[in-house]
Amino acid sequence: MPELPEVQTVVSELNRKLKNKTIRSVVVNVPKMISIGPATVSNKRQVASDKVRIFKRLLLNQKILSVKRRAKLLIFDLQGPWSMLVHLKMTGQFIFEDQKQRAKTGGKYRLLNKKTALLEHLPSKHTHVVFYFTDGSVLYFNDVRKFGYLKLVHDDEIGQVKELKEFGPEPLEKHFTFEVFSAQVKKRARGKIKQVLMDNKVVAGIGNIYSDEILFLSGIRPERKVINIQERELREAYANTKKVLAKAIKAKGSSVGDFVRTDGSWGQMGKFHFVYGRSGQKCKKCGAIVQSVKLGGRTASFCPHCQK
DNA sequence: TTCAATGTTTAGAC
DNA sequence: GGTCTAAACATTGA
Repeated sequence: MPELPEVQTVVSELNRKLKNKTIRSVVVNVPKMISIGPATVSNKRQVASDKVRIFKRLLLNQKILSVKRRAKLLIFDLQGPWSMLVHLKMTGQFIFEDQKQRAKTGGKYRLLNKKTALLEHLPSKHTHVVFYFTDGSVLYFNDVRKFGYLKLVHDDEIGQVKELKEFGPEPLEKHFTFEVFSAQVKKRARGKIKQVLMDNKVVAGIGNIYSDEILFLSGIRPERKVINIQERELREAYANTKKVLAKAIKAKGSSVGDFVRTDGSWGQMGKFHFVYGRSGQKCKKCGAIVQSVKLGGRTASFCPHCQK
């Protein structure tokens, strides 16, 4: 579920918590989730044990200068000439535990408020990579489905990373004007608007949740084709893209599925969803029953009365 | 037991 | 090439 707001939440928190920390050791439990080099698919010819050994060696004693985001990709800028790119895919989590907490829990992270946060001991069976820092703090990478990845790329080769090259504009940046949005969307004029919005080459960072919400607020049905959408509606979609994403970042993301913040707590945006995940329930604006259709194998939820 | 679930890539059809 | 669909990745929970 992590989309732009969820990834941004994690990035902001990690940037604050990890800045200038030095990696003391790394544990890799699932070698297939790590890779070295710019290739999209991890190099199968890399022997797992070699890969893990090199991965650890490259990270050892490295200071983290900053953590940034591009689309839904996290970028850890290391002091040396390497960067670590991390994709959370659907169920990836980063959980941070400082030295104090760690001392209290005896190295077994446990969140106690089950009303507002996940409740589990860490490392758990879904903890696949663990980073230990020289100040005694720890960062756990969990991923129930193991779709996520951590990839070390040399700064000279970062320009060759395919996903980074292909991402469209960042919707919350200044230069993302209506003209930019419109031109990007119209590149896929025959495509259905929801799928076009979810295409990271068109606009970076929008997934199933926020495309549903953007289209609801804009009064546009998800299966409408771009060519049949009026200028007026497109302007609405542009404004609502910015609005919804900014609001979601303020709420620290939507905790549907497995998303948690770096302290294990839940994002609060889910409370504000108008249509996502509300199929069969009453529209919060008009009371009609929210419906859903399948678009390209994904569920699109919409209000048949508010969206035309 | 079957189905659906956040993301992304890839393959095949037209 | 664009567009659509389905399948793949692995697991959980309804």
